[in-house]
Amino acid sequence: MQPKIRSRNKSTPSFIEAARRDQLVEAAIATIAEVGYAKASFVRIAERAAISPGLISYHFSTKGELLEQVIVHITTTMDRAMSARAEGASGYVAALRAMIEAFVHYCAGHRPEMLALLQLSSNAEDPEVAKELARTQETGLSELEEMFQKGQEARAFRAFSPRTMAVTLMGALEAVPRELALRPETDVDAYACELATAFELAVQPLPHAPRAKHKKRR
Amino acid sequence: MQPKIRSRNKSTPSFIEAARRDQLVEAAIATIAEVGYAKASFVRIAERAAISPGLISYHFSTKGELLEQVIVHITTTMDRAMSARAEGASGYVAALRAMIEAFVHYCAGHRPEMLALLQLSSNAEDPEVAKELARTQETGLSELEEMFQKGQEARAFRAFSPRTMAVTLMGALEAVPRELALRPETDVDAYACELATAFELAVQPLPHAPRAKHKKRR
Amino acid sequence: MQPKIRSRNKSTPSFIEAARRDQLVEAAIATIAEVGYAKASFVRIAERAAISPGLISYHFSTKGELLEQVIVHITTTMDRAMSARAEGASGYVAALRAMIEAFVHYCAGHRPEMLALLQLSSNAEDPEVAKELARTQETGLSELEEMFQKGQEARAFRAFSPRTMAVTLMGALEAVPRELALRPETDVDAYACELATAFELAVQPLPHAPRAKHKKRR
Amino acid sequence: MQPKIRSRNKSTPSFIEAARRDQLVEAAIATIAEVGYAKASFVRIAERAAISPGLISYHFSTKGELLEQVIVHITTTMDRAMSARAEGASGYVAALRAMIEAFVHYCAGHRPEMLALLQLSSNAEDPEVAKELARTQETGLSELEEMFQKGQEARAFRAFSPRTMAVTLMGALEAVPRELALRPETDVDAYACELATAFELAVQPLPHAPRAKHKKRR
DNA sequence: TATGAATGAGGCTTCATTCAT
DNA sequence: AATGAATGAAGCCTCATTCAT
Repeated sequence: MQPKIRSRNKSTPSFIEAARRDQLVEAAIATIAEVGYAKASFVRIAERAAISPGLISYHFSTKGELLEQVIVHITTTMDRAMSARAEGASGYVAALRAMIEAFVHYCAGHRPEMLALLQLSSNAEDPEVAKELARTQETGLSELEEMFQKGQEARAFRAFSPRTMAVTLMGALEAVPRELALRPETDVDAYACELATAFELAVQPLPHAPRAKHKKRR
Repeated sequence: MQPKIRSRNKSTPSFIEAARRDQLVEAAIATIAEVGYAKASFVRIAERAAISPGLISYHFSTKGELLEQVIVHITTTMDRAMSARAEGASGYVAALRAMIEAFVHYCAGHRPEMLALLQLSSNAEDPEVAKELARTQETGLSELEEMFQKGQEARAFRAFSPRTMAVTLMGALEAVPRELALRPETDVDAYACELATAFELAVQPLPHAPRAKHKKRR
Repeated sequence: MQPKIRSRNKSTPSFIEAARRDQLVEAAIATIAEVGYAKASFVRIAERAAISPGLISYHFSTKGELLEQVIVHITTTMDRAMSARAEGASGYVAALRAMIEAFVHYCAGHRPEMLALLQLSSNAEDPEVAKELARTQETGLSELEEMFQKGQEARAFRAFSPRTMAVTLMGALEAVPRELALRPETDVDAYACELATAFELAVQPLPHAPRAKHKKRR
Repeated sequence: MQPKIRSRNKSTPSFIEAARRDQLVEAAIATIAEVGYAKASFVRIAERAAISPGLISYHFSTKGELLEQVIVHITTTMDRAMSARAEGASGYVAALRAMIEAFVHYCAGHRPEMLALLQLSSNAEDPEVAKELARTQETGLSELEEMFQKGQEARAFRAFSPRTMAVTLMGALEAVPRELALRPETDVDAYACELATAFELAVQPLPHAPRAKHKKRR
């Protein structure tokens, strides 16, 4: 254990350092996706990376840090891909559809990453994982919430609790990798389109009579 | 280890035996809900039940069997409660709403159970857990799928892939316990109503112009 | 735990007491023979006897005591059967043959007992087992030794070390149950006759030139 | 646990690895010989080797594998020594004598090994031990059987069942380590000679009158 | 006498992490 | 930077034995 005080007091991580960390993060992702969180031990991750287990501890002070980086890596990569894809959508409804479809296609194209992320989501006993995960999820939820709210202000969406809808959409999105893992032959385009349509309908302004069974709303 | 070959040849477990098993299942649920699956060791579960760890092995031949019973206990109890609540719904739309609201309220009233179930859902490395879980989940999905399909045949729902919608609803439902755990002060009635409304809208027959189906792309 | 001070200070073990002890000894024999010494736990023995595990501790102060009784039971029974069979043999050679054949036939007729005894012979880590076993074996060896020596004095046998021959015969006899277990279809009569013949030849006085490669003898 | 997938992909175990494995095998032998199979736990073996118990699992994936190696080690070493000694024997009778004497002397020179092997022979509940042991024992028996049969064809031995004689000799040989353990002061040369003589006489062709074969009885 | 639930020690194994090289 | 042997804690499970009933 030395990092943090980078190799020979350079503050910039050496190239090899960065490369190793990436390699290890990727090995961790592949391992978790394949054998599950519980069996993703240092030894197994190291085997896949074709290095020794000790080296993981050299580059990451703790297993929690490695897993944290796994989450960061996956979410960062995903965010980048998603924004690229969802860029030029005009209008809130189109943006929502674009986002959903982009996500589904991303899942289809990055199954191991998404499976690993899923595993980690439910195994947040490690404090560092939990923290990073909470941040990530809260960020994601907030963005959705904000999008819904703005859409409502622009009268593109009907009245509903942005938070509730955000949580619901999040849940529906998290079901995607699982379903793709369970039924790999799923028609991805169709799935994406159906999912987007469902939420489009769920948020669309109502024809005339605004339904309002329930009053208390936050 | 003694049971499995139940005491002598009585097939009826003694009263105390049944009580202990229940107690242990409940202790396991509470422990998993509180500290997470990975840290729910026999020692911790036994501590909560105020018995010695060895006693768990006495009543359950394997950790997998205990966890299996946990799942059975939770899903059985939930199914009973849900059917009781969703009884008198007339029509597919009403039934859908009733089911969703019943689920949300059930989650609110049984937070530890639902959290534990959630944990187990994603930690299925144990074969017995995996088996029981697969059964449960596939049953749940199938029921939803069937409900959607029948609703479509009755023209109560628009045309969509029953499987996709089932998976989506399942995902949205699984998000409920998480949200309730994250924000315990959530207005449950409102949440239930909003969620039901969202899916009601998502499945409702379209006014006239049937929305563009899905153009194969890629 | 009470025995030793027999039930209600009678010094004679009650009838039921004796019956239970016998039953338990027999259950222990059958269990050891079937699943092996290492897996012959109280629970398994009790299962076979259709009683509760606690009852074993009630009748035998310790597992060692039970095993000791197992040995006593087996060897006693065997000795009785053997002497009955080997009675009217006239002459040392005939007596040797009778003894060997009787033993082989006894093994064939009491396979579980002999297997259990064999198991115990090699698992003498328990002090009580070890003691009883040592006594039994030393007794057996001494008897053989004495028989050989007397036969030599009567010029019925050639000169050899009685101890060595006794040990050798003992070893050959112990191989019998193992072979019968391994090849249950073995022709027992043939085996008995062959074995007896081998030792008959090994001890017979030599024609004329007594071979004597080695001098030091004790 | 790490090996099994040997370090990276080197198929050659490192020097230190091999040394440790040898050391552990030897510690296991000594421990079994001293306290018996049942009490030869990892903790005790590790104590003798002055390492931590976990390290045994690091070098041997399972206790069964360690014990298997113990058997392999002992039998290999013994076979080597025996063949070296029994080389230049001319004729079947001489070969038999040489083999028996070589065995006795080997036992005398390697008491712990032979005691350990004896212990393992009768405690074959572990599947890996059982497999290795069955192979070893069946091999040994077959070799003896073959030797006897060829000797009979060459008229060097009288007519008898090769299998029975092989089993008998095996039993007599297995008694050797036990006797040496029980009476360490035994005159080994004398024991070896006596044992060899006994079997020499048991297999020798009969003068003229072929002894009565075996009359079916029962 | 008998039951069988309960305990507590001990067994094997896995693992993150350390450290000499 | 890297290795991989080594440790120590923790996990699950089995068992002889005890004890309230």
